[in-house]
Amino acid sequence: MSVAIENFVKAIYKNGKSKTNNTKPGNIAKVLNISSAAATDMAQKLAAKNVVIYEKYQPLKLTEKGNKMALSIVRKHRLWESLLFKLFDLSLHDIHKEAELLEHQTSDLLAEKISEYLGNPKFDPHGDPIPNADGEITTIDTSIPLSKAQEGKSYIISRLISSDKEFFDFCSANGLKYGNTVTISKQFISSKMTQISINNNTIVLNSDFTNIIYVNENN
Amino acid sequence: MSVAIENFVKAIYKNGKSKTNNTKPGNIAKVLNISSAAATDMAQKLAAKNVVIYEKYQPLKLTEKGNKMALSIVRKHRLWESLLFKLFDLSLHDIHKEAELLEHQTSDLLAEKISEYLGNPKFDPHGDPIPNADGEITTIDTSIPLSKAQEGKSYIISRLISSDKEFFDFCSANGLKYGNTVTISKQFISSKMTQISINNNTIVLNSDFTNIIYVNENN
DNA sequence: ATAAATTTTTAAGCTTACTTAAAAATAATT
DNA sequence: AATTATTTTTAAGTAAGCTTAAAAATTTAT
Repeated sequence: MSVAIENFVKAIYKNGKSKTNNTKPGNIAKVLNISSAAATDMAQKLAAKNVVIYEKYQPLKLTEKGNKMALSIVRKHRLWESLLFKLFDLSLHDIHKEAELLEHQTSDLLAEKISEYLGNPKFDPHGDPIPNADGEITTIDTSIPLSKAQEGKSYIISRLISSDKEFFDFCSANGLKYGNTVTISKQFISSKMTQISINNNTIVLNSDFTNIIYVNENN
Repeated sequence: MSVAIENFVKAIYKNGKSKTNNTKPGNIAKVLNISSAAATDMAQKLAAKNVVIYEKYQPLKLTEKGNKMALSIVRKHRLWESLLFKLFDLSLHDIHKEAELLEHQTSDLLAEKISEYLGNPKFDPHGDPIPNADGEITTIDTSIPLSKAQEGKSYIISRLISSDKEFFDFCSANGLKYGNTVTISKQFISSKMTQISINNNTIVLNSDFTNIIYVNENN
């Protein structure tokens, strides 16, 4: 399976999980930066390979085989992110970009070795769960976005759901990092802003950020 | 530049360095497992890009630009080999195969990070020199093949020039490893065999092996 | 030196992964 | 419900990187 196919399958998987949940060719095309025509074309080819279920004008779905493929790629991506994060001083954004390329050139054997070396981690540095070698995600995600966190309570950052450079630069500059503790000092309901305290600093985040920073209660 | 181009340029570089020194399209085609027609075609395309010097029926040569490209790929390959060798329990053959893929998906930034992490090594686990970030090989190779080593003398293994699985399996089973010490107990001139002593074992190697195992005098 | 063998090049054709433009279907709006 | 807007599909075409087959040049052998 080519890189183009792997990226296509991965995009269907990710779009299917996202809140918009739009897996129509046009939307897949948008995230992959290709034309809708190319996406429709690819969808039809992958249907013939029993990777995608394609019905005209309908959202694309992955077959069992397609799902396994997607999870294998996601696993490799997140293992690479974990390894690069551990070994090198690189921004989360850089790590993501490198992993995006390496994921397609990684044998199952190498993936196993990376996983083993890292102690079979269950989460990558963004807090995203790492599927196991069978393509299963065994952890359950109890985290909530900062926008829904309760005033006065303390939380632990569990996920940074983004691949945007500026966002990661901001996080890195302000201690917003997987595992760190934040306290919600105020929720500005009408303006959808959240004031938090982290590392003895007070910062106010708008909803663009509070919707992609996930936290778990700090018990 | 695509993977196909990178591999083509690398093949010209490597064939140019090898003792046969045959960089005609047919020979490049053979190592890349493509047809001669495809190789000629690629050579002409790369000439237009100022990467290769192409003259009909002549050996292919790299331009300055092509040479830089080749050394950059070789650098990334050898850095990957060094990193994988350090981190994971994988055979030299497996490491080579993985590096063969990863080398094409590695930014200059990541290469720098790998090099730095490893302490800017000058040699990979095969003993091959690692070009620096400017594409220069600063080390000088004083090593000789085992076939030319002197009876009674002791040597340190400096290079294993191969990518053959069986060869590496044999080496690994017999302690023939970069940095290890061997003593030449006998050179069988007419049959071109070499008897060596390593790790208190005596083994006899034919010329297929003694021509690709390189050593330095043990002073 | 010439004939035979080999290698290289050209030519035509294929697949993958795209593109743009137009046609067809779906979704949104009034 | 009909019109308009949007999205999806089809159709035709392109570039990269291959293939095989035949023609042209070079190399080898006699």
